[in-house]
Amino acid sequence: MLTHAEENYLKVIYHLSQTEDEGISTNAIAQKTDTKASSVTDMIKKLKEKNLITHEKYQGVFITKLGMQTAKMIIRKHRLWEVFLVDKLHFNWDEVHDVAEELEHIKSEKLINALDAFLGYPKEDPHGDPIPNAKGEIPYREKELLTETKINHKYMCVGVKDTSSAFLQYLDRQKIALGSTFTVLKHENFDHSVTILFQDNELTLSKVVAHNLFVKKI
Amino acid sequence: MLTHAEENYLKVIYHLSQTEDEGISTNAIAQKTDTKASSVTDMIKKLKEKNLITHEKYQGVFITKLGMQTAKMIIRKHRLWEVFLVDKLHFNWDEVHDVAEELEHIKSEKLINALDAFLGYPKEDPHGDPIPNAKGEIPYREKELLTETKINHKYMCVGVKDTSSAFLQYLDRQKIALGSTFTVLKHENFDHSVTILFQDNELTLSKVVAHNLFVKKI
DNA sequence: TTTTAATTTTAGACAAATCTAAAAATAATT
DNA sequence: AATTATTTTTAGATTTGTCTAAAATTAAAA
Repeated sequence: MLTHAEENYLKVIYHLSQTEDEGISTNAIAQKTDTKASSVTDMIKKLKEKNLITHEKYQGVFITKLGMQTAKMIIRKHRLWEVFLVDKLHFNWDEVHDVAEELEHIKSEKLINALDAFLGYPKEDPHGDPIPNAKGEIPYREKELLTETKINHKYMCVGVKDTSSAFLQYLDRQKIALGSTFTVLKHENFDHSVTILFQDNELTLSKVVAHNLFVKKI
Repeated sequence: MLTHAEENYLKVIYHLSQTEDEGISTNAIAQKTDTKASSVTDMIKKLKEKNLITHEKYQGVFITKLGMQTAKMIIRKHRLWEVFLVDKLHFNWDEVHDVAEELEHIKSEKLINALDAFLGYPKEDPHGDPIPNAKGEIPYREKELLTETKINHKYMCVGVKDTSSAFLQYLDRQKIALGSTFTVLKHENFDHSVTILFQDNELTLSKVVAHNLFVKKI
């Protein structure tokens, strides 16, 4: 049985492992968990003891099969609770993260599987992130960043990379939501902004925005 | 902001205060929280510091107005989550307690009020216990123990005093649920068992059972 | 009412999760 | 390659919540 702290560290290590082939550094973990490197070193010992990660002194951390499976179950809970908050309790997509961060630690397999069924086995959370199923399988979805699209093609918005309130509220103001469709008109070389035709209006999105928006060709 | 442990102690003190006019003893709290008296003494200092209880050395604990209000908000959360688990996720009434014990500590007023609305502002949890509203007001309901009923009168089952799985499953086996109606036929002087006419059958309930069943004359 | 019993508190210890400051190891730079 | 800088670990401390054992207080009984 893992503590809340152990679960939080494991989740961070899992996410860092997604885009990192070498060992995850103590500092990288400290930065994501908002703690000091020395605290991370302590926690590494505990997670290693429980066979969730491997680690050699000064060498960085690797997540194990067991660690990945465990992390995916935590992420499953987090994302299902997010769907509950948005679909059933009518939270906005920028309000769900902190509460889900607490709810993800509730320990009951029966609860989470009943919740999954109640929500109709959703494939994605409100930010377009995939929800692992009860076995830990993650539905794969074709997607690319708006910065990497081709002009004059139609795309659908399918996810966000940045899930901060600030970014999500910005999208709300632009009336962009998951499922929105548009045509890419131009990639500006100078500042890497992207101009799209969306709801009969031309809309220019900065590089920062375009680089945090996942889309899919339709 | 209270810790989980502080909330658990406060809830126990609140419940003990309901049937106790004098100060709550350290031992009584220790027994309910499944800890040792010395641990309770430590926690008393913390709750006193936060003005949730009053306490003089060796004299027992009294809950304050603030303590009662705070406790009722925790109980509100516990009971609303129980309703969610039974009504929406189809848990049985004997399966909800432990999960609700975890869920009651989630800190979000918006969440709990949205949940309340989603559930249709229920007045009672699955065991017939009243749910405090957002202001902390508790709907009063007429009720008495089956042991204190009059013969030849009709009653409805409206709550249980004991919420243990064992007792609830016993009631399930007898087909007794909240809302069940019956006529009291006899109070046995010898063993204080109660015989009722329920669904055209005579059913004798032991003193232990009768003393844990809340009913209301209809 | 004095002695015995029970309760409550204090004192000191421990595990979990964190920190700061210093030491050790690795990486980067002349 | 030697020096400097960065990263990581260790050592020791702190807070929270718990414990055991002993001391202090109150309650009960002879």
